[in-house]
Amino acid sequence: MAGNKQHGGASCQKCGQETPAELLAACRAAGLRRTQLLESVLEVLRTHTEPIKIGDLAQAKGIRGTCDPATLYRLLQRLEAKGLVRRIGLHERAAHFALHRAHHHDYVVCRECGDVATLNMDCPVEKLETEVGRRTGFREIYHELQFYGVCPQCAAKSA
Amino acid sequence: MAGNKQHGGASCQKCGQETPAELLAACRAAGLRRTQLLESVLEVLRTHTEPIKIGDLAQAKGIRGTCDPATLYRLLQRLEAKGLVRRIGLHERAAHFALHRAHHHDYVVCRECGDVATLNMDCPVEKLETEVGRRTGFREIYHELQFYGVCPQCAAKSA
DNA sequence: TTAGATGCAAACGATTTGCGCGGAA
DNA sequence: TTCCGCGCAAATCGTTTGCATCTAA
Repeated sequence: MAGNKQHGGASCQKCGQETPAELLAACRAAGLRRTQLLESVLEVLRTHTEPIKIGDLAQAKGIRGTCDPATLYRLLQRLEAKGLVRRIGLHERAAHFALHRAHHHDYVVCRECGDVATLNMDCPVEKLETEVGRRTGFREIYHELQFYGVCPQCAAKSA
Repeated sequence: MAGNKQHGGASCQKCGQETPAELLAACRAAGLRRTQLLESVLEVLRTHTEPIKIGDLAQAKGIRGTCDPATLYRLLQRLEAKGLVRRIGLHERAAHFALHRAHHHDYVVCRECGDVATLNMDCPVEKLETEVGRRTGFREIYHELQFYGVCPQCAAKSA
């Protein structure tokens, strides 16, 4: 399952720099109420480099007791609708979520163990978004880029 | 829902050019048995430009009666394991599948109606795969690139 | 003949909805 | 006080597995 193994990519320097107050302010501005759950979810997301799924979020340190998945789901839905959080598909059954940061991230996923590493490199796709919009007529375009492969650990096991 | 609306992108000229015989031969070479279901699934995938989900596949013209989802799932699993088919995540609950063609495709997805269009443009990411492999130690890397936005139809409705 | 495929049914797990209560504004 | 957000329970739905039967090789 999605573990915490490191895969070489240095973690992003810019991540985790947003202050809790800033995030909260953005949520308030979006019309969300200041809830204990909201605060702790924001804090978990803020300090997480990798996208996290609801199941893991529910058990994360800082979330009181075992949080109801349905509630979490609705909160994340709200956050996503407001553009504060991004839902990310990683070929796992459960959707992953991450703060929508100013700087964009791409991911590498191991197709054996499902482990996810965040890539910290210049993304060549960003400039394509306008091009795609022009071609297709789509608006408000963003993108998602994942690399899939076999991580060193799994490659070693197979050998 | 996933509709069949057109979104401007010209459909790929190269797609659908594989002959059924070639595909079947590839499957045989991979050790799969020549089944009626296999043949019809290949044919549906071959003539489909967009990735298709199991539910739709089960009802596609050419598939006899209502095919058992479990059977379809296992078949697609086998095909994916052999590298003949790619599973594609498009932020829908159901996974999508497409033939693994020699030429790579990227997709544009409407986040309102879920409609999917296949992009027919040079993908700038392919050359990055080796770079990512070098950085992370991952092997056998491929990538998946999706653009998300609001399609013209949905944009019109909102306005 | 024999291993691989299929169909049916049931188990699973993530997501989603209904509803009444409690807390933020 | 009012309305939004929460927790609990139940409904959905896609995916997965077990098992007996069938069939391509």
